[in-house]
Amino acid sequence: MAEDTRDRVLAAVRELDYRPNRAASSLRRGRTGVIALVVPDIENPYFASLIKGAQASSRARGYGLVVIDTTEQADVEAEEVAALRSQIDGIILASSRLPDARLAEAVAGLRCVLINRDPAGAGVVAPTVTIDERSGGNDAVRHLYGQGHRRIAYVGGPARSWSQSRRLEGIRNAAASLEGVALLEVGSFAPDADGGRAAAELALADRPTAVIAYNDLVALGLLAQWSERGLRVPEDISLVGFDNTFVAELSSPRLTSVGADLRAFGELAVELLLERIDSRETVDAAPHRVLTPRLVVRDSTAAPRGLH
Amino acid sequence: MAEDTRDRVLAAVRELDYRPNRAASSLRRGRTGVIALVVPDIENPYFASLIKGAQASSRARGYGLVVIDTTEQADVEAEEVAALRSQIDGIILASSRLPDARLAEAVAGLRCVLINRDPAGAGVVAPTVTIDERSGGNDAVRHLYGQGHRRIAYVGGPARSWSQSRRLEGIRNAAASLEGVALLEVGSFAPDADGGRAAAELALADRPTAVIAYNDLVALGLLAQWSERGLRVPEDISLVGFDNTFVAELSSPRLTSVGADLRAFGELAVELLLERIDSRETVDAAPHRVLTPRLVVRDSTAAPRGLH
DNA sequence: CCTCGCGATGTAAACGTTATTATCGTAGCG
DNA sequence: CGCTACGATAATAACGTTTACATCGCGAGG
Repeated sequence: MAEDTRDRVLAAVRELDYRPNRAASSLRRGRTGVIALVVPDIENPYFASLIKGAQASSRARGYGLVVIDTTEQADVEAEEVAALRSQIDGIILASSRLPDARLAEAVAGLRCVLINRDPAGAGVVAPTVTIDERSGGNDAVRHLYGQGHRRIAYVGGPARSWSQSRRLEGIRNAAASLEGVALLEVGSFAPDADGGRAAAELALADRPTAVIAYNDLVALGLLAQWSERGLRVPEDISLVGFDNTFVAELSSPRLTSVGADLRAFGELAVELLLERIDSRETVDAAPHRVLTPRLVVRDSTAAPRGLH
Repeated sequence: MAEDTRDRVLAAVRELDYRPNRAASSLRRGRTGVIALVVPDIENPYFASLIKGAQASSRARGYGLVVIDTTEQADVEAEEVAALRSQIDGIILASSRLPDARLAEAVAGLRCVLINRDPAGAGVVAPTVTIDERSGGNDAVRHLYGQGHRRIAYVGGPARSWSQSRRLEGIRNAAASLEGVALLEVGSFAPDADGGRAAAELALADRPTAVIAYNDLVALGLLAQWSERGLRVPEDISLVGFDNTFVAELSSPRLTSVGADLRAFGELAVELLLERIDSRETVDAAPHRVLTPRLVVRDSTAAPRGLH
């Protein structure tokens, strides 16, 4: 096409304020230019950051992003994915609550990327983005160990949770490989501030000098409850959270937390998905990308009492 | 249509797993079944809750919701609204960052609902949902007054912010109408935790016994900074936040905060918009709905020292 | 027996874009 | 001068749904 013809067309476009009709275009091309991101809870700071990254990335690449909040319900998730099927070019499932079989069924024939989920069991061939939670657990323990802590408690999250089991693994491994560390595992608690409050007593039962919480919200719950009974952090006890969400910056003291860059996490998922979409042929090699979390030391960890 | 014919059709639908193609439907009907919600920042707990409500409501009414994060940039906002124009049936602008003129231009000919914005100046005819911020400010002051506080500081947010000016108005009115209250207004600070930290010193300058913060995040920043210098809340000083977001539950002590039910806020906006959409004719009466905020007393406020 | 009415069934056009194929004009080249 | 090649211009069909209108079959009522 010649230069001046293009210019003439573009001039007309501006002249008439012409905007292509997406519906017609989608109909004809069989592509909608929209991808979906499904999360269990938009309000959760973890997913909020994830969404933020995904949004930025898809926007930059000219795709629309529609975010679905399943309110933690597997049924809603399945339903929404089914409903979206024809309206999107691909879908990202973050921390899917669907059991393997239903997950496989839900995404069958759909271009899809899984976040925080190992599809191996599910018989799904899909790219994956995960965080090396074991490494994170390991880092947390080693950090505390380095400060002199030997009695470390872990306040666990939901028993079935993928992250929970991985984090626990990493923590156990680190504790086992370090000299003289006693690991005190404390039950299973809801992954929110109330869970943390509920765990506050039990976490102290075996007199740890440091506590690792399943996530930042649990850590904040512990902090709040301890503060009421006069326990000071980090003077009396050290505390480490997981996920490194923005709430870690809000507490007093600021929370030491280990987590990956969640925005980058979301961006990566989008990139992987668009890559899949743009390569027309169905690729059978499904890349598994793993992000390494980083321990961010803030003010909630210090040497234990005896070592001051 | 006869009963059994309907059944036969529905049977076939299930048989063939028929799903109508939304693109074709949109093209023919000129309706997409999708509405947009534009917010300045998805990560902000305030908007997160708003989105959650809007999502639930639109889902319940069979509409898709696409959420746009403008990352606080007016240009992005204008751009996105323009791009969405043909793809949606209506749009909700929450806390638009666009100046009146550009706002009017952006939504011209678009079914639109404004959240936290008075369109009077903008020359836009659109339904509005706002919160009675003056009443909120009033409540905060009266609550503190009732506890015995007479020296009350207000840590203000962005000077140009609509909420800021309304909250301040309410606070001033209440302070003026109550016997012996000294209102100490402290500058303009960023509406986040860092803003609060920055304000921590200045807020104490005139020896108030209670502080009202522009919002919960600012309050948490104050709390964190004060805690570092050994100031205790509420023993040494009382603290009230605004918006009543979920972070008010996370702090220690839990934050007394005044705000409306944000989910209901989002739901209401969606309902208003869908009402507009479903009534085909352009209605010229644009309803202005005002939500009344509620003061939620938690643990950050108590009688001042002298009165114990 | 004819007609009326209602529901089932059929036909066709239209929504706006895109992909394909055809046609035309012109400039370049032998 | 004729042929090729290429870009501009035109014409068409197709995507899947919805809306409107026409037709058909059948039972009820005159």
